[in-house]
Amino acid sequence: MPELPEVETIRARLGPLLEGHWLERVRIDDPRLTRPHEPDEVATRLRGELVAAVERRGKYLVFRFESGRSLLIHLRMTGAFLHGRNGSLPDDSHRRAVIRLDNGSDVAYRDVRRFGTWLLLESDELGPYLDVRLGEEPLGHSFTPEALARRLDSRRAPIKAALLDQRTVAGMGNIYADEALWRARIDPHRPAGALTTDEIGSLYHAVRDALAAGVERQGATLRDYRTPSGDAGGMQLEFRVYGREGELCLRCGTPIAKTRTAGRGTSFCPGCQR
DNA sequence: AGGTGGACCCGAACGC
DNA sequence: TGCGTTCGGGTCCACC
Repeated sequence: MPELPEVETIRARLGPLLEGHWLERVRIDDPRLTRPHEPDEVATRLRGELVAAVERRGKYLVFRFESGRSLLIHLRMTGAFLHGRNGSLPDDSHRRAVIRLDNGSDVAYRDVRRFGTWLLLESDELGPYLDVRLGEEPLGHSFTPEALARRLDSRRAPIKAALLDQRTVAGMGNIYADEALWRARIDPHRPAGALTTDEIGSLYHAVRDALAAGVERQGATLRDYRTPSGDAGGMQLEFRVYGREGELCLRCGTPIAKTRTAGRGTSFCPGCQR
């Protein structure tokens, strides 16, 4: 699933392909993608926009245009971009949209489960939209142990649930949350507000380390995730707990357990995560 | 107020 | 072999 490292990898790859280019033609085939707006209307408004920058905030991709408008993209579970030169893209029954650039190349969007969203925003709408939904960028300067402590203070939800809340740490998802909690040796079921200052310090580093490792490995490919050139990521080979239930903990040898926490599958080590 | 769980999707994995 | 059922995961939203 695209979480921060996967979205960041896609952003880094799309940037050089899109920046400085005009959107010559845009086709959107799935009304779910732009709901409640008409796909054709959105496609028409996108045509002729000049891409100034491709950015990321949490799990959102942001295509910033010279006009000041932005296309805010969320890939949800299975959204992906694929780049092809001059009509070279093979048929794909899951393709939902295609952007033709001024150099003739295509940037296609595919989404098997159709959860992804494209939202075209005016220049003054983007900041407020993101600010109410997202907390600090975990790999940025504003994310500190103190900032994390503030986000967790007096919360009764399990720390796993709190981490999945995008206002706690922007871009965390189920996989990296489990990985970070394992690295910090914290039981995912602990009430978030009950963590000590030391534990929050450990968690702060664990969150950054887990996400940075994911970015370093170009994301994790479990099934659908691919970079715009079609490559798989490598982070799935580095997971310490996610998907390892029944296997032995790399740190203490206890079999990894799996529970349901906050409605999500949660892998953890009952031996050394306290 | 804050937390929890269902809905939205659909392919894969599983069970009979 | 073939069918039906279950699962999963990000976000929103209704409900407690």
